[in-house]
Amino acid sequence: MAKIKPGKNASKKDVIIQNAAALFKKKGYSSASMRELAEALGVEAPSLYNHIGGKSELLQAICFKVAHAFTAYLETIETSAGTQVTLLEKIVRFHIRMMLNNFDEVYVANHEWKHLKEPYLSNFLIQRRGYEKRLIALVETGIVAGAFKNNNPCVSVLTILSAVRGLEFWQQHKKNISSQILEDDMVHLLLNGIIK
Amino acid sequence: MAKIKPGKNASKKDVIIQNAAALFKKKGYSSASMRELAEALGVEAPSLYNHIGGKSELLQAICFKVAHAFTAYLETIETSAGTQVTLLEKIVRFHIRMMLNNFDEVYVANHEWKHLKEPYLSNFLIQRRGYEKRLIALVETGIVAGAFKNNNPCVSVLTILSAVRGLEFWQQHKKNISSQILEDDMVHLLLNGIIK
DNA sequence: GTAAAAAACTAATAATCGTTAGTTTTGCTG
DNA sequence: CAGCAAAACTAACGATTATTAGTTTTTTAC
Repeated sequence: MAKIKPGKNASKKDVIIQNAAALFKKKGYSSASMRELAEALGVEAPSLYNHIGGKSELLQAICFKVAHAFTAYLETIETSAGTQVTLLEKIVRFHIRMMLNNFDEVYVANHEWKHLKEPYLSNFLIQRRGYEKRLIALVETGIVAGAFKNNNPCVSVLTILSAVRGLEFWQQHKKNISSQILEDDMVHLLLNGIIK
Repeated sequence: MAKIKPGKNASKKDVIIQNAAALFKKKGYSSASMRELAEALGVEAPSLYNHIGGKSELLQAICFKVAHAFTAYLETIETSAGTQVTLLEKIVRFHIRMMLNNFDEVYVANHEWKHLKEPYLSNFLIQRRGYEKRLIALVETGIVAGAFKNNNPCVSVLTILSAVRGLEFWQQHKKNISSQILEDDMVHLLLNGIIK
């Protein structure tokens, strides 16, 4: 027994959460069972409860970890120098890399947040809405500064966020196209639609 | 009893499917129960089985109805005249309108197809992949014709499809922005990133 | 080495699920 | 109004679920 091995910088709980993200991505939160998760970890289901509070806690951990990563990066951007164009490009590139490097967790946060329990659900949505608003504010500033076209900034931001989110379809094309080309082409495509 | 009322052009089965789409969208396929669906229709759960074969059949009907709608439209486009720019614009506008007018079903097809059973799952994915390939071919033709920038056509198509798919976030903003502005701005934003 | 703590196990519970069987009611047709 | 089919109902089954209780094993600390 004692099969759950913590990683270098990961506690046993972190290992469980990471496996949960992979499982939730594959089967969806509701269809994923604690028994399956346990099996992936080489353990019986009740053993998990020595380390976590319950299934819903796993989803909370995943969703808020992702939300925090994006919010934290946005804060460093907001307090850094640069034109709105370079700032927006940095954000887009961060989204793309998060999608490629933390696929399981980002995917789950994007698709399964709906199954969060209150008050976590409301909290998550508020945080998400706040993030969007700060991005929209950045685009508005860029429009006033004459850097961006005078499109509706809400449309611009949601289009960009959606396009980046769609990178989930690229797990299958990954073999055909390098990450660098993908990132550059997508940044180019999105920004040329918005830059004046 | 006899509560399930067919609509003008909708059989009783169609009514059930429509309600199922709304429920699957709200709760996800796995979390949605047949008892909930029955309640929404003012009926007990076993009564549903007089009209449908089972829960999975409902998901199949929704997913393939949506897939067929997109494929059918693409066929009319492929056999119609026009520059690649105008053809692509028509397709984008069709996607946007499908998203706005058939939100429940398109949302479910986009999010819950993973729970299709074989062989429907494989069928759906093949159909979807074929649709993407035909769109990519259209963009490639446009590149050769000098109408589109020489970006990777896969990246362009998947970016466009993803951006349009993100319209699901607009159900909440609908009040603030008219459908027409939304459609025009998004088309403008996406095409200007790709048109030479 | 031995005691204590951590973490695994087995067994079981209560709830919910999709679905089936069998019965009763509804609504149409003559 | 009688008869029949469509469609509703009640009751229940078997499977699966997250989780708890209680016990045993493993690891840690001295």
